[in-house]
Order: sequence, then C-alpha cells, then structure tokens
Amino acid sequence: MDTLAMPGLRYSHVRCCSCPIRERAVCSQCSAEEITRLDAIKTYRDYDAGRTILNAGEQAPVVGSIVRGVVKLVKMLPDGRSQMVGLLFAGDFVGDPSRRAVEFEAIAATPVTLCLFQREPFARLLRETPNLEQRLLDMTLGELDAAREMLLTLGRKSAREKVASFLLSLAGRAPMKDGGADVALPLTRAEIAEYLGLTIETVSRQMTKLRMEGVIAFEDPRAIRVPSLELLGHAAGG
Amino acid sequence: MDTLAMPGLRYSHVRCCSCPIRERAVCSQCSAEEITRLDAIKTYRDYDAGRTILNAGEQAPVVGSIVRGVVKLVKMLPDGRSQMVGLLFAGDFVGDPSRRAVEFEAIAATPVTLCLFQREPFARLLRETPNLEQRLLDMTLGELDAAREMLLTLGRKSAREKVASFLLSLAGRAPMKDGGADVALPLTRAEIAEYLGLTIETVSRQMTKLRMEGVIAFEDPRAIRVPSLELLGHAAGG
DNA sequence: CGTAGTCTTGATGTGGGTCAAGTTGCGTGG
DNA sequence: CCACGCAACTTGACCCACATCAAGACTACG
Repeated sequence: MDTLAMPGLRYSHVRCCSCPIRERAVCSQCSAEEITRLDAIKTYRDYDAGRTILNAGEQAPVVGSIVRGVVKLVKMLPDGRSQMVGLLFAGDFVGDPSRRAVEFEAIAATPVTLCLFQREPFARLLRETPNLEQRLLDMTLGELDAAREMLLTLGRKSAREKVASFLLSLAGRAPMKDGGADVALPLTRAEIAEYLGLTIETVSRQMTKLRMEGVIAFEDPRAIRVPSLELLGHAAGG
Repeated sequence: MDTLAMPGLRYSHVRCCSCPIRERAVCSQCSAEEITRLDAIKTYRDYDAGRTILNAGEQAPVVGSIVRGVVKLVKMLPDGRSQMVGLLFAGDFVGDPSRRAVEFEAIAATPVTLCLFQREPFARLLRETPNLEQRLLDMTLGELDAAREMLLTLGRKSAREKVASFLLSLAGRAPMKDGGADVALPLTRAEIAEYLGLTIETVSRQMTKLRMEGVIAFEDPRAIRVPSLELLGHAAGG
C-alpha cells in the first residue's frame, strides 16, 4: 500500500523515549524491555481533521494511543440522528483489544497522530504484560467515569449548564494565565452540539449568553478566555 | 459489629462451586486454585431494597459481585437533581478496585446479595492474577459500551423511544414465551424516570401510550408482556 | 468575486416538564 | 372487619426550554 498517495494519512517514526505521551499513555507503566517489544509492533500514523479512524460495526484491525490531536467517538441512529459518546485527547487509548467490534465511529476532530498497534499482536502482548493490562484497566475505568459524568450532564442539565460543563472540562486541560484559562475549542459548534445533545443554534445562543454575562470572553469563535473557573463551574451546575 | 442487629444487612455463606454467577462473574476465568484464594477473602451479604451499598465521594472499603438482585448507580447534582448512571444485574461487578473514590451512590433497587471482597486484598490479588484482571477489563469494557449506548439514548431519543429502549433492554434478559417476552420491572416509575432523564409523569404517559398501541401489555403496573420484540425495537428507534 | 462553511440571531412551534387531582393497592391500627 | 395513611401510579391542564425554520454576517478559499 503506497501510503504517501493517500491524502491525510501519513506515516512517521518516533522513538518511544522521546514520545510526548510516554508518561501517560497505556505504555506508561512498562519497563524498558516491555517498551522494546511494543516498539517492534507500533506504527505512527497521521490523520487529517474529519478523517475516520475506526468504522462502526467493524472489528477494528488496529488499536492505538493518541499522540497528538482530538478524536471523537460518534454513535448514529438509523434515521441519521447522531450523538458523540466520547472525546479523546493525547495519551488516551482508541479501540478495543478484545474481539468485540466497536459500536461507534472514531473520527479525527483535529489533525491527529496515532501510535498504532495491530489488534491481535497487541492483545497477545496485553495478556503477557501485566503492567500494560493494569494500565489499560485503569484508563478504561477512567473512561467509564467520564461517560457516567456525561450521563448526568445529558440527562439532567439545562442547555446553559451543558455548555458551561463542556467549556469547564476543556478549561481543565488548558494553560492558566493570571487566574484565568485560555481555551482553544477543538470542536465546531456542530460538534459541540453533537456532544451535548443539543442543536447548533442552542449552543451558539448559550455561548453568547455566557459571554454577555462575563462568564467567558471570546478571542475569536474558536478560542475563549475563562476569567474565573469558579464562576464557570457555578454556571455548570456545581 | 453485630450484623444480625442491623436490619436488611445479613450475612450468609455459599461455596463458589455452587454459586449462581460462577460462570459469568469476575471470577469466571479463574482456576480452582485461584478460586480458593478468592474464597478466603470473600463474604456474602444481603441488602434490602433501597439500602445504600456504596456512598458517593467515599473510597469504598469493599468491592464485589452481584449474586442476586439489581443495583442502581446514581449521581446527584448539588441542587438535588439525580441521574441513574448505571444499572447492574447478577454477575456484574460493583466498585473500583483501584484507589479511586466512586463518584456515585450504589443502591440496591431490589433485594440484593453481594459477594464482597475487601478492596485492598482484592486489588492485590488482582495484580497477581491475570485471569482475574483480564476478566475485569473485559467486563469494564462492556460497562463502557453500555454507558455509551445510554449516552445516545439520553442525548438523542424522544421520551417514547427512551421508554421503549429501556423495556427492550429488560426484555433481552427476560424469559421468552411463544414469541413474546414476560418482563418483570425491577424499577419503580420514579426509578425508570431517573434512569431515562425524564419525569415520573412522562414515563407513565409513554407506557400508557405503548399499551394503547399494543406494543406492550400490562399484567400489573410492575410486569409487562412484550408480544413482539421487533415492534418494541422499532418504537425504540432501531 | 463567487461559493461554501461556520457562526449568530430572530420568529415560531412543540415535546416534555410542572402543577394538581384522583385512583389503586397495601400495611397498620382501631 | 373497616378506617386510615401512605406510596405508587395515572391522567389532565398549562407552560416553557429548546427545537425548528429562516435569514443574514463573517471568513476562507478557489
């Protein structure tokens, strides 16, 4: 397969020791010897924003760690309605190493670099490497917690609280500057709506309202400043 | 502690080999020798319906398998709004063996029997027993899938579809009788509403409507008959 | 300079929440 | 045995938050 001929799908190589997610990815608890074994079966791959990484219903041929960028997990109903069911960042793990087929699409929301493993060899290594399996279990429990937090948000929060909650979760990852946070939004309004179970228009209106009230300030439509995390947290419903 | 003095909290003992969830619980992949080690640290405990098993915010002292009954996981907002974020059945695992504090309450929705382990000894055994850890990872991935399915339901489905989806998921566990399913509802209307992000009244109205249309039939308020899973599936939005 | 994508804003409609009343079934006590 | 209280459930009337429909502003790009 001539990958150079495929737009938005490029390969590159990085040694694990200089990998930006070495400290927090699924491999973070591995010994030097274990890292060597992982190194032997890994591939780096780049995806353009919008590109599909895994298809719903298929048994994914690969799993991997996000080295850079944001990946969204999207579920669809037969009539076309869609709901984002996960949002993954650098260090997070994509795919299911057991035989199970994923029941959602994984799509690059921004330009993404993955550290990919063939599913089968990785699953075998997983079984032989407790450090790897323990870390994956821990990360999966973390994902489960995050999904449950989203259930509360989708089930019980108002549109205003949903938008504030989303911005707050991003602010938690953003660089702080004199008491506030500068947040670059990795998602379009349509994607935020898809994430929060709302429409584009409602998201836009709530962001405008939060801006009017001074809870957030806009640099441009895709970048906000949060002067007080506490204030935003209050708008998020506690 | 004199447990006999505590109403709704009784101890009993069952040998693992005659345990009803031996084939599907977290211990299902364990060897006879590993089961012996689990047996040494396990306790059976009964809970009356409504009793709290784990408190939100606490580092749970125990984890365990559901031997019998239904456990609900509930998250609360500071102002009192609450959302069920999980519904667990016989064989399912309750609690987080890693140090993380659970961020929800686990409550017995029906009379429940748990096979309990002290968290620390179990976590240690987990690290030394790949069969146990692999099974727990697999079960956790299953829970994550279920949570993501609920995200789609809460985010995008109508009240009618939500109720139908809930009944359909129960029908999947219920005994079949000539093409249909007889479903005993383990939850009150209030709990169903808490699960689906609705109010009691809306749940009641949608159930009435589904009954009028012949999608379901009532034995009594807590038991329904589903003549056609396909019909119900259609009402659930596919 | 035109076209397309993103975002905002306004007008209107509706699904489901809120409030209120009533029914049913059950356990408790007279 | 019935009277009472309580919890679960149902049903109706009304209302509002958010969806829908529509239009327009802004930017990026060929």
